[in-house]
Amino acid sequence: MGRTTWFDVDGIKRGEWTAEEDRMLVAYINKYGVRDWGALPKRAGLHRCGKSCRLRWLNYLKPGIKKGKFTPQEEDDIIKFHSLLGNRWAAIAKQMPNRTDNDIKNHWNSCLKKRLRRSGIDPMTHEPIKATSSSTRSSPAQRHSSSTTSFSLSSTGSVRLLNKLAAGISSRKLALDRIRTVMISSEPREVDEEEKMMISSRKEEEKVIGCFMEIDKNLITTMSLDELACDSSYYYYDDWLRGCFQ
DNA sequence: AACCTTCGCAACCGCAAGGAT
DNA sequence: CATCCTTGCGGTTGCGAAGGT
Repeated sequence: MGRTTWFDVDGIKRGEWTAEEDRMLVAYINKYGVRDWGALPKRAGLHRCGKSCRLRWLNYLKPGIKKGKFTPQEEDDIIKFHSLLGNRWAAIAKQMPNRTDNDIKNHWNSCLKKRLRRSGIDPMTHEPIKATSSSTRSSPAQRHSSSTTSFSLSSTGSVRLLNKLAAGISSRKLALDRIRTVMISSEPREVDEEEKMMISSRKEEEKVIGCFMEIDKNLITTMSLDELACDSSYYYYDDWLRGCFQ
């Protein structure tokens, strides 16, 4: 599979990557890290553009990327996150470790979208398809931004808000996992008073992060963007939110 | 066997955001 | 403040494989 190889007017190679090119890219990144994609191809001895190298690395070569069939659980997750976030593949990918946005997008477009349609669900609204209204429905993000108060949210602001909320959930989930890992690894042996206090404070921290995650999820699922902007109790988004509104 | 259609997925393209100058 | 450059994102395309007629 793959695209035919060709060269553009500048002599830059396009199309399918060879195993040798993969090896060169991985070797370079392992040695020097990922920075300055524009200069990377020349330094790595590749006749590719930086964008192509970046894409190849992020979607295929980066360690930890999971390829192959999606599990039923993963498919459920994609559908669930899509119902919350719409076509924000990068935000969805942040919720699904080891899957790339490209992979998720491909699977959605080639498989899940059709499956939902076959089962009578509109893949954009995630609501049952009605004979007359499917074409006039709006996406989740559009639904969020169409409420009725005096605020008006730019589309850019809408996208940024939802991505921010998704990133919030993701980072808190990571923090929670980290705390749990530390707690689990420190439990079997004897602990002194200081460690007990540390564990206790971690448990508190875990509770707080858990609460924030719940708030994040509720923000996405239950409140309109205008309501979010009005509710100053969500202080940690307050300043940022204000910047989203014109 | 030949042809056609659908599927799966890698890769490309254009655009926008954000940082650097 | 304006412009340029880099990076990231989402939509789309190209193409081999698989399946159907």
